[in-house]
Amino acid sequence: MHLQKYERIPRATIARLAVYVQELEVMEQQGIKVISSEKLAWSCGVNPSQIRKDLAYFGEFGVRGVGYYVYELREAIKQSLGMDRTWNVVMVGVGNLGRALLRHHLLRKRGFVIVAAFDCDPFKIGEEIAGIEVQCTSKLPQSTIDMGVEIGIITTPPERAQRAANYLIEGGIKGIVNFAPSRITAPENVVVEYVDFIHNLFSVAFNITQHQIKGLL
Amino acid sequence: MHLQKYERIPRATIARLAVYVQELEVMEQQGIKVISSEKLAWSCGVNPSQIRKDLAYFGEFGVRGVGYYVYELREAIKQSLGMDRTWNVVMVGVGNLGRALLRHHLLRKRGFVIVAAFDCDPFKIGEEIAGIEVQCTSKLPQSTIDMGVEIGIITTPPERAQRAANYLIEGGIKGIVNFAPSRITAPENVVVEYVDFIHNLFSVAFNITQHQIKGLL
DNA sequence: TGTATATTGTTAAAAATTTCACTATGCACC
DNA sequence: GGTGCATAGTGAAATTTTTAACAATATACA
Repeated sequence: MHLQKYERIPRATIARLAVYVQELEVMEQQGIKVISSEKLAWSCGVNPSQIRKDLAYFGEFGVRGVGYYVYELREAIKQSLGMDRTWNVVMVGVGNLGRALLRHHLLRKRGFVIVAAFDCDPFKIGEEIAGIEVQCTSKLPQSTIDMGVEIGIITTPPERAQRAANYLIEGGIKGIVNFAPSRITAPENVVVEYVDFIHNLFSVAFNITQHQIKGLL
Repeated sequence: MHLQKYERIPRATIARLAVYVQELEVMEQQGIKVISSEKLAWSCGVNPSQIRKDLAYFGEFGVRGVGYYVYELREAIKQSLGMDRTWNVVMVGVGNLGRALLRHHLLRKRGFVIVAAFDCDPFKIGEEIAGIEVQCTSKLPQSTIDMGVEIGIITTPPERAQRAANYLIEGGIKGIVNFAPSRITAPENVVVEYVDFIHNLFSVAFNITQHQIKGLL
């Protein structure tokens, strides 16, 4: 029997679990009912043990000798990750990226509902994007408190990211996803996550170079 | 003296080095000429030893008893990472996210020049975004070969990501950054990197929940 | 020129993560 | 019901990554 463990769960595990859900959904659409850790691992590009280990943090979801029931596993992971609820999100900074995210229906599909957007540019205030009216950033703290928002997305230019974060913190936000390429400081009880896809481009660029060097040896 | 090592460099190191560059640039703008690993670590949110270790993969860039010269270090890292050159990039899939990336001037600033954009939607073909005309995807392989493109960005819907990847591979691309939430398969010699910021939102959501659970105990 | 101080580069230890190997168990078929 | 096969769960081993500790060395100043 599985006992609830209070081990710290690796961040990488969380990221992988989200990938598993993604691939399980594809399989479900293809009508696949049962999947083994080996096959799932193959399509997620990881090791089968890794999958079993990752799942073991949360419980026992499979049937020995059989595999995992696709639907059940997907639901179990979603529940474990808190993917089975919706989260109210606000956005600070309505530039190109912000607009794209506001229009990104996958966010809502995944349970992240952007309930308000803020910008300090008077030309942008009042503009409506994907059904959301851009408001003045000064209104942010009160709004987030009123609407019970838990997550803030920062899509400002880097030099304004900290200020955006301060507003969010003042508004009692619990977590921040910062798309601006700059570090921010926040109190211990606020979860901060950084997203910078330029890093991924560098990673690819670097690996291309390495590949070529290795090829020469 | 530093001997060139042919150790495998952790992916995490590469990501951190990009962050160091980012923070060093901020410091340079503030007129800071010399920085210690401790202070840089503080502003990057990492451990000082980590910084020294990361740098040690590439050489010796500091002065004992003094620290690192900001400008020199930045340049050294950029060179080590291949950030000192430009890379020609093509994009497949011109949706919301694609458009945002096309207009994202930070990409160009960082040396990633989007030289062409492709989509299979006839309504999008011919449209011009940020000075780039959207072309039919069927033209992709020949174009990338002709233009010597090395990196491809996939911003299609997930179900079309593999097809996009196939075109890119056919076009002799060396690396792919896949923004679509689906795994793709590519030959060994093609570097693939996945970007999915929804994972980051999940990570924040999960950590918020965990925080709250921990708070209750 | 010597000494104190600061801080890097580097080696060793610790911690975290991944992979392996094996045990347990469920199902299908005889 | 028993036997063989497939595959999950799990503890241990291997590997990787991070952190700590310290030796080397540059600067400042007596």
